[in-house]
Amino acid sequence: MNPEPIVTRFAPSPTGHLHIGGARTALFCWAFARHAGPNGRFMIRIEDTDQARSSDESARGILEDLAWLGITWDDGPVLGDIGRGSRPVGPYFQAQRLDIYNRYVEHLGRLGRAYPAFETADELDAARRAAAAQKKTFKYPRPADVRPGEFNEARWRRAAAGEPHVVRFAMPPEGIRVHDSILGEVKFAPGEVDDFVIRKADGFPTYHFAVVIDDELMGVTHVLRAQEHLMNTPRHVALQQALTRTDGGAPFRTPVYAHMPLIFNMDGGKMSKRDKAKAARAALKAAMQKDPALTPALAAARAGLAESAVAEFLAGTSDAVEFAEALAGPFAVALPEVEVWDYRRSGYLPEVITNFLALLGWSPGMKSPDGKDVEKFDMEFLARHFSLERIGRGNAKFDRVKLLSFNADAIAAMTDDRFSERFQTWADEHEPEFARRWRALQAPRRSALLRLARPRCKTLRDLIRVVEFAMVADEAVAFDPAAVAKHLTPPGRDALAAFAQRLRALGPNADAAAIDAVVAAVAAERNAKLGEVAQPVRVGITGGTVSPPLGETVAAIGVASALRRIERCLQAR
RNA sequence: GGCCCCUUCGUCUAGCCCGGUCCAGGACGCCAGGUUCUCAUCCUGGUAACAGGGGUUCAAAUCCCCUAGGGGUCACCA
Repeated sequence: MNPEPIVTRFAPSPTGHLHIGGARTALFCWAFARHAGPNGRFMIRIEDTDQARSSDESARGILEDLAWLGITWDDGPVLGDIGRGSRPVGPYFQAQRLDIYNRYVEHLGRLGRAYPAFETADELDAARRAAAAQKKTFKYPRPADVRPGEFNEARWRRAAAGEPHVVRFAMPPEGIRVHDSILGEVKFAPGEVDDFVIRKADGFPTYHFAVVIDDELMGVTHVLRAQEHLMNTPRHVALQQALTRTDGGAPFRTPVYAHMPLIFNMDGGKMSKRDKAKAARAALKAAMQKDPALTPALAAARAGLAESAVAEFLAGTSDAVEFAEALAGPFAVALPEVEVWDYRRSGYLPEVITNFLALLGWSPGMKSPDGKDVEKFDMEFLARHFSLERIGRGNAKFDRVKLLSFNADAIAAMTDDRFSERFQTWADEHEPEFARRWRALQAPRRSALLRLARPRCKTLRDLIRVVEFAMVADEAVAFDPAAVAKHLTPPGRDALAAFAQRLRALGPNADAAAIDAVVAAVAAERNAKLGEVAQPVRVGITGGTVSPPLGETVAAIGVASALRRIERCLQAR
């Protein structure tokens, strides 16, 4: 006898990128199915019943992000080599399943559990506003001629005649109990839920209807979703209790529900795209404050935007993400990441994202031999140990600083070769211009840079900043005026010249240790601290005060190159 | 506002179901010190919580009740 199959699903609506919270939902659905081994299946369904907002492009983007995270699906849309071997329960785009939904709408109509309603959206709006004015909650009043259990011929005839209408479900008179694996039993009193719409005027099903039909027909056994869906669940359960299958008459089953806690920003607000606008606005305002010459018009020109757009953006009447993105580059604003794509672009590793996400609302509850909590693990570990019982009930705040620390740890734990591969793959996708120059470097030089950059990288993107000094031409090094003023004082210049002289004597292939010895020797002969030599040299070679240890820095660009830079620096003044 | 859910360090959490081993453990952060030519890494130490109030009990973070606070949701969006 085969054990009961376990089927979970992630059902995004393709109206944008994959949100980081959605990724967690998908991850938990995936982990639960994988935990069941060969018995478990994880499915993707695209909920594109909102005609106005859905797009194939965003469906594709979401699937790509899931694949990037390592969340693979057994059933669902095919993307490259992912998602083959589907069971015959598709199609997986709801827009392609309209005939199925219509069959069930008619079915419910005949049972007297669904009826056409003819109020216009405007009428309902007005009724809602009136209710709000009296501080009452609007509930759709069931029309007097509607009697649950009786087919309403008059209404269906009007509908068939082409009169614009929606179809509503007649809620049962009794209350609804929802059994939730995380929250326990949740009760909803009779009359709490009104007769909701199951088919819109455009002929598309609503979310509530499509989800219930599809989950049944696709054999979904466990529904893991965010807690914001909890209040929808009585509708779904009522629908399940009213429906029987048209292929054989079996009653619909109610899946196991598990409503997961929500994820918020550190400030307690929702993680939303608007955060990007807020960050960009704050940064721009700060920049204008610091530099009175910076006008909205100037900022607009620098960002390639219309002046009016920038004005609106600054005034807060527009939160357009495109504006935030356009401003981020020229004004060096780090926009907060809220979608998986943002984290990808910022240089986070997928296995770190999933590890961190798994810790938001779940924990393995295990100690390692040294008594510390187990909190670093891979997807295989997650799949092996995941369970609904260990999902918490309280909401979590997303601490980007901790994520960054995890990412840095993962980079530190890699081999140099692996780091190199991961960086190149990332750069090819996100910084192709840099990637081209990086590949053009000679292999030994590249690996030298990689080695010294790695402990200084928390993200893959960080590498670009750390090795910047080595990527500019000798004659293009920009000397930071503040650094020059501080370190290229007369004694500093003198030390720099002395260093150059000894460096030249070392020959072109000197290694880091030999170069460090030169720094020490120059310091010793003038009775100076190491820093009094090292910093002027650092400025002369990199243009700034920050770089990896001098020996390695010089070795990474080569002695000849270092000498040219020093010479140019000394001549400049 | 109605309904529903939640509540351990600043943050993520362990412990709670099966009361004593918890003057509450780990991680990130923060602080201090060490290593050090800058930056980063690294090492050592420290900081900091059972929301409040009532019960029950020899004993409560753990069980019960109340209060407060936070969140979700009230669409022809999903």
